[in-house]
Amino acid sequence: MPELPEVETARRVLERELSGSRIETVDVRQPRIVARPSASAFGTAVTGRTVAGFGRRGKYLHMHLDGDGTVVVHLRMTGHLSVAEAGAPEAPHTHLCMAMADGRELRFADPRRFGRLWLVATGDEGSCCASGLGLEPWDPRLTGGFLRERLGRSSRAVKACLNDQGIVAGIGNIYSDEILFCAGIRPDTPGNLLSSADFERLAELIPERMGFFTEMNAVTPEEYAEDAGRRYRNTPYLRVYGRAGQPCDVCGTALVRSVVGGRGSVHCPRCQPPA
DNA sequence: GCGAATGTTCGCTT
DNA sequence: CAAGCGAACATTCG
Repeated sequence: MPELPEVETARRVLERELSGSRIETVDVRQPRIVARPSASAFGTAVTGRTVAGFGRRGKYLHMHLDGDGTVVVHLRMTGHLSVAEAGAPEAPHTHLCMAMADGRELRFADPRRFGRLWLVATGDEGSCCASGLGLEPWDPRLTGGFLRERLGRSSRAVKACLNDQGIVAGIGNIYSDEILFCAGIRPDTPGNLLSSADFERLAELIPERMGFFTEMNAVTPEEYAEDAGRRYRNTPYLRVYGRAGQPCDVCGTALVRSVVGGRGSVHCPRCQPPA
């Protein structure tokens, strides 16, 4: 489900709902979703702690605890987090529940069980990503020159580069297609065939599109709770992702699906011409 | 029944 | 040796 905009939506809701709450019990029903430490050590260490606040880096959500310690959550493909009254109906595939002192629960559910949680020392959140995280989309260091340096000497497809969390953190398969559509660049274009103007355009569009989809997905805690964080409100604004075969909303040409970097991709053959 | 799905990591090849 | 690619993970949905 989630790329940076959807993780940011969850972060904002949880910040409002759970900051200052005390965690009374931790119930890990599917031990393998806790990556570090062991599920039992995780439960013991988190029990009794107070939630200090929520942060985010790329697609990783950080739940800061009082004193030292951060619970890091990655939702991968199908994970979702929600807050509910204890005893309220549970989403299928709920793998972890934290009961708060006020009678509510923080729940983590994930049908495919790809999502993971870690408990790390505060400041050590980066250790959850093996290959390291690149710049946030709004980092002032994200310039055309930066992208030329990181993409311009490689024959790797530009879409695979945008999805590389070690270059820019938080872009995934939906938003790389959206960014490249607005940039007029075909997803399979090798980085070393892009022009300086292409890199400048991408450097502007990455923060612009990620910000746009973040704000279009914004919800109240009540709206978020209606579907346990599973429904995204920004999907009506997608211009290419999931729309293969439909007309391009700029030129009317049928959008084309292909596979780039091992991922399904959609582009407009006219607005995004071959390099 | 088959194919594809919002992500990451690992292992093998080039 | 670094970069890049496909497979694996597990389940649902169209």
